[in-house]
Amino acid sequence: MDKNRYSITDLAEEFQVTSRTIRFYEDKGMVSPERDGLTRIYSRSDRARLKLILRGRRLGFSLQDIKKMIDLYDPEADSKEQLKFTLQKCEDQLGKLKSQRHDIDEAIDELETSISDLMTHLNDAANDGKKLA
DNA sequence: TTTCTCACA
DNA sequence: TGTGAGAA
Repeated sequence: MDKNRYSITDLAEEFQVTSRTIRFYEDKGMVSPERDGLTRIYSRSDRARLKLILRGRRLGFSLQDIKKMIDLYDPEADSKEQLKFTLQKCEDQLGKLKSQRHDIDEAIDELETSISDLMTHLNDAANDGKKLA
């Protein structure tokens, strides 16, 4: 326990993603594990980065944006600028999600109205049938 | 088991 | 933003 070395399958299992996905993120330059020959060896900080990537993904950020945000972890990064960038992206994303929620609420209202109207018409049609019989 | 690469949605 | 398959 308390090891600083993780295999790709360790992390894949822990975070419920496929090893393909982890290599995909590496391809995008979002994680850069050590190598033992060809085999990837992930450290605690690689693991932390992966965790941040996945959190960003849950929040709906693009991989490109996530990459810029977590480059906070790089030494010598201009952390004030990075924090500003992250803050701005969070505000943008919050706005997008709220806007989407608004659209969804409107769609739900319309559907409920439609369903209610349709049921009324169905009942009317049924009653007309009884009168004519 | 893990890797790489190419194709594909 | 990922996945599948083939080959090593």
